[in-house]
Amino acid sequence: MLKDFFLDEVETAIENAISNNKLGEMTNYEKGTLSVEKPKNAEFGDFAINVSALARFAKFSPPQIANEIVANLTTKDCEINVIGGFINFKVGSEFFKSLIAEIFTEKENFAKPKNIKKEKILLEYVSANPTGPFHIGHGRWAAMGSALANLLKFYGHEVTQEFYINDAGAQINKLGKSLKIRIQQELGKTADFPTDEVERKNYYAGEYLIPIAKKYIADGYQSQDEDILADYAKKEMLNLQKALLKDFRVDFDVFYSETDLHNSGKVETCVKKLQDLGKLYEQEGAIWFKSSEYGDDQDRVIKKADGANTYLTADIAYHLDKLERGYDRLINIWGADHHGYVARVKASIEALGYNPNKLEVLLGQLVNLVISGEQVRMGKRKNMVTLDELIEEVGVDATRFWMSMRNIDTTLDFDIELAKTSSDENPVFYVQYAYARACSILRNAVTEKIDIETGNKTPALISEEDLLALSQNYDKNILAPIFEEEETLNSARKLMLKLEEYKSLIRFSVQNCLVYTICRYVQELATDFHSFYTVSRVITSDMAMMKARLALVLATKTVIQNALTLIGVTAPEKM
RNA sequence: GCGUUCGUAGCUCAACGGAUAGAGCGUCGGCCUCCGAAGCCGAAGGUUGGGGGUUCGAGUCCCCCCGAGCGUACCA
Repeated sequence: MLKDFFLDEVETAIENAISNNKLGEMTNYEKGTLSVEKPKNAEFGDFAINVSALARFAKFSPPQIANEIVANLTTKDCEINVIGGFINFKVGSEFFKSLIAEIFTEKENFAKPKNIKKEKILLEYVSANPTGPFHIGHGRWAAMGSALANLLKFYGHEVTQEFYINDAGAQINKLGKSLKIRIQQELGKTADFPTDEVERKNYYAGEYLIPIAKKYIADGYQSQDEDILADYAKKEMLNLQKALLKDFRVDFDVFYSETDLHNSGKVETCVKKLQDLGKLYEQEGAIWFKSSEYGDDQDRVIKKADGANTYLTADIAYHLDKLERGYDRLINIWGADHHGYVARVKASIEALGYNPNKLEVLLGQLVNLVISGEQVRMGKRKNMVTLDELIEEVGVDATRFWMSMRNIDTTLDFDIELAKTSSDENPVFYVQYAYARACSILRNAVTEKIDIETGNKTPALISEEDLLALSQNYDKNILAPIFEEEETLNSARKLMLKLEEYKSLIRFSVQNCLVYTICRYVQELATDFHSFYTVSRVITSDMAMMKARLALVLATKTVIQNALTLIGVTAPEKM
């Protein structure tokens, strides 16, 4: 990518200048102190490198250093200027011609790096209890997690998407008890949840169990045994969750059951392992894990006084199992309400002899629903909106985009009304509109015109074959007219630079496990395309110019589509 | 109390330790006989919660306050 290219050029020039003894002392200089950025003012250039950081090595002033480096630069097809300590580069037309060629050749693989060290990554997210429907917070993890998986895979990594089913423990008893009441109600018997608030907390009183109760009866089951009911309910809930995930374009490779983990004996094996390593001790009838030896605030109970394992115990065993399955990296997306667990799980990983840095936990802040301009805090039962209700209301595209568009460590305000509007207030529609507009231009270019009043037909300005050939047999010189028209050149350059930026965007996003950056990018790309469109008439009798601009439209269409695919949003040809 | 994530324009958010802190929405003002005006262009709008410090340079790093969310179980 161009960023790397200019950095290489400058670093080479620095080495040359040093060997010619033109850069002062430079005694402790090491490569890697410089970076490429975007000039604050576009008139300065397209890329900038600030060499001020070299001042302390060279003992020269930044402008002197910059000028000395420029004197040693051999970069072609490029305007270079120095302002203060900044070396600015303005890219020439050949770079752009090659860029469009690259997009046409690579298509959906544009920006995929060629030689990376492939990592085996386990990405765990959502991991909900099978005791109720997903709430909107789960939607955030689902959207972000699947987008991150798409991104890491695109980059060339091997990614397993895993859902840990929390189907063990006291909550499951609650589920069985609750279903029993619903079934009895369906059978016309008098049964209801306790009215006492404290008592009621031992039940799931939500109406979502009613259809499951109906189905249980319709399936011809008789048993009122709470364990059997619990088992039935959790299977049904899980199926509902799986169906919703599919509709939401979230594709898990593995659903890992906590119950299976227990039944397989892996939990006990793990406890024994910790025991053998001397990481456990007994106190007040419980077994404790010395997690404080590994950075945790305090030790944690592994086995309660009643002999039962804690939730943490299973989680430790689960992460050990992940490690034993041979992954290079474990990435978890957890809600911020679980952040206290990070230190303990990492402590367990270290205690078991693995590198705790193999586990990266992305802590996500929660989601607030905004209805009529008012924040409705998640978790307040009466106002809880389920994910399927939200999707039904605003659609998959808008939900996925909104859930992905903010940095994971800021609480997300999900404004339902805004997400529903088809206007400029809604970034999803703004981006999709740009895509549809590009498609429309391409359609019009190959469609004959009929004058409604006279009935006269005007043939299409370009044949479908010729349009196809633009990208399939791309000739660099097709782009030339773009650079010959002063008044539209700026918007076209801006658009092409944004297309080029996709490469550094992908790398940056992968390195930092970010997804919102893609949402931002695709909005910016849409903006640059709209601007280009406004000043540049694409379909025109000037055949050379039309082909040049059509090539840009085609390239833009490709990149918008690629970016939207990563975040799981559709790119509609018409709206 | 302790831990943790935050505090940036009226609102929602950006900004690898680097140039005059940027976008979108909202507000105000322009642009359609022509490819989708669901669009474009422009303007106003800021002491980056406050105070110290480190640095050639701090919204960013460190310390102290103030404010908010989330944790702080032998629950899951």
